[in-house]
Amino acid sequence: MSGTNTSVPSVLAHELPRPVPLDELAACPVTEVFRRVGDKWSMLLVIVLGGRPHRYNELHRAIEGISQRMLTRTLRNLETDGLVKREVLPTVPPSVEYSLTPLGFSLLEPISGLADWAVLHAGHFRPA
Amino acid sequence: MSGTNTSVPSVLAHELPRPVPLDELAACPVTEVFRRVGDKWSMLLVIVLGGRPHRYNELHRAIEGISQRMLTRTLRNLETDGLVKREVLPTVPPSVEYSLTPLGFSLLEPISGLADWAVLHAGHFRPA
DNA sequence: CGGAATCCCCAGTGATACTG
DNA sequence: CAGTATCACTGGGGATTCCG
Repeated sequence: MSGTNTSVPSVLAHELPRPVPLDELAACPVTEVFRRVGDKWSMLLVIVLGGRPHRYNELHRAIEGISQRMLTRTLRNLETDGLVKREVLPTVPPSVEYSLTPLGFSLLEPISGLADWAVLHAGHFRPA
Repeated sequence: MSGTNTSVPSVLAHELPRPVPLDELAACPVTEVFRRVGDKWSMLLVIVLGGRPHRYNELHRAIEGISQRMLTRTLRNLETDGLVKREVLPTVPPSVEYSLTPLGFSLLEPISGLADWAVLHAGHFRPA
């Protein structure tokens, strides 16, 4: 696997000597990750959960624009990908708490970078 | 505008004292940015252009999975958002060169962070 | 409270063909 | 070479309803 496509890491190190076997780009980890957390809500959810663990309806309220369906779906995806931990607390009215896993927290950092950029250049963007 | 929602910057500074006026989250710059460059190709394009300026077909070949339609569309979007500069060179067969603007380069950094993360944890992810 | 199930729509995306 | 134009599809995503 040393000769296939494991040398993609330097994607951003502006290193494109040759055409780059494109089948590799398709399987490129970057593309992969974007396909997983690049949707409308995932990153936002990670950011919110990065603050503190939240319960279901708490998240629903915190993000507001999101539908129950999408909230659940996104949470499940993130959970499947090992980014979010779902914990059912055996209280009388069942309460569920969602929190970031270590992996989730590690993702929080780069995402934060992006979020910071977003906040910083929010104005410079397109007026319309 | 000092009292409305310009104080969102600390999204990731785990600062959620109160419910957070959610209408603000909807208009949250982070969400905005994700809506713009969070699609399937934008970030990838930024990464590639971050290496060097590319011509149209060069990009088409570099990414491969992308269709002409999407390549053009995405480039136009990025151009509109001021992230990419389109330069027509008056050569006999017309050649067009795409490059990142300063704003585009500034975005490249946080994206790189994400890409690095992607490469790093590509394995830890969900196999299926 | 914390979901699952269902229905439905349309924006994002691809394939193909054509053009200056 | 660097696109534009059409058509068609899929699945992302919302609204609503039902369940333990």
